[in-house]
Amino acid sequence: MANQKWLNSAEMKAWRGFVSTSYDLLNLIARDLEPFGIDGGDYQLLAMLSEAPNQKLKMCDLAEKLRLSRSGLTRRMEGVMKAKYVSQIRDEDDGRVIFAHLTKKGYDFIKTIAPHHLKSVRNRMIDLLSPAEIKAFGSGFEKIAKNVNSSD
Amino acid sequence: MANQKWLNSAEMKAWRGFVSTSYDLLNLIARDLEPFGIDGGDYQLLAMLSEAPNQKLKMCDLAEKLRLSRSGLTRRMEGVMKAKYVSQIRDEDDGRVIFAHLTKKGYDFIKTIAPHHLKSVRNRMIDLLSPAEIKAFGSGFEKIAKNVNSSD
DNA sequence: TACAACTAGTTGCGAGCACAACTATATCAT
DNA sequence: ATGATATAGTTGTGCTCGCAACTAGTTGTA
Repeated sequence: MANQKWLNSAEMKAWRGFVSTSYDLLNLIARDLEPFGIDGGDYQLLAMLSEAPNQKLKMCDLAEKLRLSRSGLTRRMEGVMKAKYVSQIRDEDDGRVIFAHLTKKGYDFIKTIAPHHLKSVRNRMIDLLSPAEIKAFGSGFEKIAKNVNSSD
Repeated sequence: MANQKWLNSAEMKAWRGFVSTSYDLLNLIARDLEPFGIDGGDYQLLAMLSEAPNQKLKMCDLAEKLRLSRSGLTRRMEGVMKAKYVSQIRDEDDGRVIFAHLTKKGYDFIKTIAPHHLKSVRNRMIDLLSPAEIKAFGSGFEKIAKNVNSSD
């Protein structure tokens, strides 16, 4: 175990770049949303719902997509429900289940903000990369994700 | 502003892959450290000090490297100081400054753990990527970092 | 020298999160 | 049917963090 192959300089650059930059990048993109009166967590929540069939998801599925615990989502829902962006609907077939549902107001809201978010993602990441880098990010993260998800 | 160019499929794959995978990856690598009795935050702290000249850094510089607020670092120091991995040393020249200093015990500790961490980084990321992907991650994050840092 | 402005670090406090315990409902085995 | 087990969601609690306010020490200006 003490006899590990250390990272060569290209590997080190990739690892260090990823670790030290990804936090800052995600943070900046989240901050770009604040002038529009929403934080990154709420934006992700509305975005997930807007892409879901009928703009609704079971609470537990939504929590998993957002990388939140079930309790974490319960609390985060308080804000977006108070703002009337999301409502809750009991499932008629399974009494345990509650759907989070994007309201018309929530839909209109995220439609308005999405172009700004898109611009932020372009300016801070996508438009800085060459086509080859874009492709490598896509294939690289795909491999990493496969491995991550097989680790349960 | 409503007339933004949407992401094409390669761009979308790169962005989505990055967003949804980077959190999980960093999380898993941090969890790999837990069997050794340390969390990701403390590991990063010890690692930064181990690479610094004389194994010491001013508190404010260390906070910046760790992406912590000054108060956040003050609190995190409590744990590693209690474990005797780090000590604090007042600067003789500037009475405001305190150095965080890696102790012998802290140095030995991180030396022991580093190979396991390295193995984790290899297994979960580096060894999954082709040389071309490694290179693209390195150059890509370098460009992103330059842009991020120019945004103050 | 003396006073203002700045910098380093700590403390009070509140936000956001996970974990454990709990309630309610559903499913499965006999 | 019925009792054990599993699943969905909420509530209580504690941890980590950032922000604002504070203390202490330094630097700049006159």
